[in-house]
Amino acid sequence: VSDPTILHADADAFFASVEQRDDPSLLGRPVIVGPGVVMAASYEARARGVHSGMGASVARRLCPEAIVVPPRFRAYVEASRALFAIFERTAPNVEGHSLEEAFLDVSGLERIKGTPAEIAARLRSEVRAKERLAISVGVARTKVLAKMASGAAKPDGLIVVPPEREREFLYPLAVERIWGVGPSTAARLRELGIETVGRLAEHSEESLRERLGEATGRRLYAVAHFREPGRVRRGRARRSFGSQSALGRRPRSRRELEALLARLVERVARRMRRKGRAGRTVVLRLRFGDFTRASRSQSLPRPTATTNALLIVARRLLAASERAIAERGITLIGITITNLDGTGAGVQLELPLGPEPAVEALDEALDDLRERFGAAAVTRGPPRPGDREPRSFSDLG
DNA sequence: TCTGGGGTCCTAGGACCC
DNA sequence: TCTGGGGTCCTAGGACCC
Repeated sequence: VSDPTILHADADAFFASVEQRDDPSLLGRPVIVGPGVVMAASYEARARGVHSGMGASVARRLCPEAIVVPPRFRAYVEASRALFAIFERTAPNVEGHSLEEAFLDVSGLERIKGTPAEIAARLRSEVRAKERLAISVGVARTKVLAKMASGAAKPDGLIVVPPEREREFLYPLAVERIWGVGPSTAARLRELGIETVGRLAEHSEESLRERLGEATGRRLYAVAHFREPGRVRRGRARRSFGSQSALGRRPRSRRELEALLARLVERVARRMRRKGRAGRTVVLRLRFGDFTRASRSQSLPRPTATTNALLIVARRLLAASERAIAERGITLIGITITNLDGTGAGVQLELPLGPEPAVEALDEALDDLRERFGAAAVTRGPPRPGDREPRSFSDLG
C-alpha cells in the first residue's frame, strides 16, 4: 500500500473569486458570472441555490440582489497561469485538469518539502498570500479519491485521506458523488439497487462491466476498491480544438450560417496555428430547434491548420445538413477539429542503436517526417499513449 | 431549468485489410 | 461459395466534466 501522495488542488468558485478579488466592492456579496447562463457563482450566491449551468432567469429569481458580471476570460487565464506557476514550484509532476484545478504528485518530496499534508497546507497559504485566491486541496492515494477529497474540503479547506480511512470516507457517499458518474449512470446504478459506493463495492467487476459497459464497469469497480491505475501525467497533449456559438431560436438564413461558420473555423484554425498543431478531422456540431443535437464529420488524408482547407470541409458538412436545418431550425453551430497530429495515426521509426548518438538519428528522422507531412504535423516529445501500440485486442470465440 | 463554451473519453456499426 | 481470427480507420452519438 502506497502512501497518499496525490494532491488535487482546486480553486474555489474560480471565475467569481477572480471577480471579487479584482473588484473589492464585490467581496462578501453574491456574484454571478455570465449573462444568459451562470458560468460561475460565488459562495454567497450558491448559498441561495444558484449554481453554474443554471439559466439566468432562474438565478435571478433565487437571488435577486446578485451582481451579474460578464466573464473576463483574459483575467481568468492570467490567474490560472499564476496558479499553475505555484503548482509547478510545489511539485515536479503536475497534471492540469482545467484552468483552475490540477493534480500534483508529491511522492519522494518528503525529505525536501515535508509530508504531503504539510506541502498541501503550504500550497494553500502560498496561493492565498500571492494570488489572493482560496483553493481547496485533497490528498489521497488515487486521483479520484484526491479529487473527491478536495470537493469535500470546499470551500477553502484541506482533507487528507489516509489509507486506513478510505472506506470511511468513500463508502457512505451516494454514487452520484463519484467523479465521472452523472445522471445517466446514477440512474442505472439506482435501478440495480446500488445507491452508495459501499453497495457498489459489493459487486464483482464482471457484473458491473456487464451491466454498465466495459469502461464504466471497470472504472467504477476500481474506484470502489481504491485501485484506479491513473497516475499523475504531466504535459498531456490536447486532443481537439473547437469553437461554438449558441444562436437563440430566430431562424437563420443560409448566408448568415455560412458567415458564422467561416468565423468559427477561422477562430479555431488561428488557435491551432498559434499552438503549432494541425488536425485531420473536421466535426460540425448542430443543435436543432428542439435542442436535440447532431454531428457530421469528415477526415482529411493529412493534418492541416489552414483556414481554407478546413473551411472547405466545414462548408461541405453544412451543405449536407441544410435540409435538416431548414426543417427543424437551428439553435447552435460549432466546429471541432480532432485527430490532431501526434494523437492519432503515427509513424513508426526504427532508430539504430549504434555508436553514433541516437539523438542525431532521431533528428534526422524528424526532418524526414517534416518534409513528408509538413512541419506542423510533426511534434517532438514523450510518446503519447496509443502512438504506436496495438489499437485493439480481441477474442471472438 | 427553456439550455454557454470549452473539453475528454467511450460505444457501436461498417468498410476494409491480411 | 462460405468461412476464421486478427486487425485499422471512419462516422455518429452519448455521457460527463469545468
